[in-house]
Amino acid sequence: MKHLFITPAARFQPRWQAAFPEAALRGDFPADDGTTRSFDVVWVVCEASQPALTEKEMACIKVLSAHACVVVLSNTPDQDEAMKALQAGARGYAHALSPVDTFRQIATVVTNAGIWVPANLVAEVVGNTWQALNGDKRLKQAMLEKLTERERIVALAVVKGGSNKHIARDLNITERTVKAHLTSIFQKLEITDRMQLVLKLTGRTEPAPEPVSSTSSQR
Amino acid sequence: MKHLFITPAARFQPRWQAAFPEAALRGDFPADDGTTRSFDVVWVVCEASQPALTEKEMACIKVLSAHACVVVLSNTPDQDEAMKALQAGARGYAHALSPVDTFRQIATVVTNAGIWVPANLVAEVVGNTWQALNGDKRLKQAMLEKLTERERIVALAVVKGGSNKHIARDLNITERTVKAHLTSIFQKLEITDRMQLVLKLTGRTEPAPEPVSSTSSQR
DNA sequence: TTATTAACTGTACCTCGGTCCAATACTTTT
DNA sequence: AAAAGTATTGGACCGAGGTACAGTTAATAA
Repeated sequence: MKHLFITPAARFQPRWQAAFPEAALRGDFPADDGTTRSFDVVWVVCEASQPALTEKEMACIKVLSAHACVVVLSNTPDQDEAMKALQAGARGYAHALSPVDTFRQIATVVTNAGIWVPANLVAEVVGNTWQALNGDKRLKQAMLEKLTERERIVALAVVKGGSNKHIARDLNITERTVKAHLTSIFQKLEITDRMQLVLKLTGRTEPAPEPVSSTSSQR
Repeated sequence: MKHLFITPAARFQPRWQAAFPEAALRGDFPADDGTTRSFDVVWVVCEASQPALTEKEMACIKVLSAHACVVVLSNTPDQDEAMKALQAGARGYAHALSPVDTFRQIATVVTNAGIWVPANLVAEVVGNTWQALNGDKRLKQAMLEKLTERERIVALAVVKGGSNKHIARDLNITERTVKAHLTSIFQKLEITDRMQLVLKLTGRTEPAPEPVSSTSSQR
């Protein structure tokens, strides 16, 4: 099992030396020249660039991930960066100062086709995104099902930003009829105007900066 | 390492017997009576209930995950179900008919604090959600940065569904001033009315049912 | 000092959205 | 046959949203 660490500045006595004494070390991202092909796990250390991972770093990770398991280590871990790392193809994301045992665990996990992410981040990421994507979707669906076929069409047209006049043209009916449908829609959904309609159906009840109470957390 | 399999109908000769000959077996979800406390890994087999995981199943998984690593096995794996499983607290999600080696891999991963999800699902899930959450977030940010401080406040108030009058009261200015800010906002963002504002800032340009071309995929 | 910009306000005017008063035609349920 | 729901339309009415034209203050850059 061959390990490679990529870190721009190995200032402090790194812990991974203890975990993988035989690991190779590089100070810069390698070109795609095949010099990294022989490694099984590539550890990439992020030096706290302000906007998390840069485009360039993500591109490098993508290349590396084609031939090895990439694990991103960060000094300032956060959900955003974790998502980026995984999206770029990394199979793991952890704190750069994790204990030695954790490093070995991570190696085991990623080389066995697993994903390693701190448990608290998983809860947040999955919780947030699932709610955002599917939780609202259900509510929307439920609301649309209260409407008649015609009303549904009108409602969706409104949500896309159409004016009454525009919708009338599209459906080959008078503006008056569109208004009638809307009045009915507002009644059924217990709202007062089209504004509330789009807010309800686009699901943005709140910007929700609340981080969601994470469940477990080890490491 | 003690394993427990929960499956409503063990019709076919299950593969996990080969993987873990000493594993225990149950036909139903256990009550929270402590009978499952001694197990390290609990494998839950989903029998293709139509709307993926049910609320009840998710609740059971949540309870189990407090004391053991839960892995959900599905006969019809999909992204939606995977998200639900992880959200409920499962640490793994895989095909019920995975090869024996994979079962052992998964056990290794989850007992080492890893998450196991089929690679192709990871790409889709992470790709989708990251784009949905942060791709738009950037655009929004970019747009808001075009505005002055005051305009930003007004814009966000509008997005929350506030009327001009309401916003005026909140900010202790006249309705006329709110209108002035809005006129400026519309100009800068090249839109015509508040409707387009909320559509732009809530990001829902399209429902985007495109599944995103998944990257790698092993196993 | 002058020019510029952000923030703020006033009056008038027009359009759009939404409601209240109807009414007609068609389909399905009772 | 009667009742109820859906889809359609008309006219009148009013408030909210938006624009055009016009103006004051304060801070900041030139």
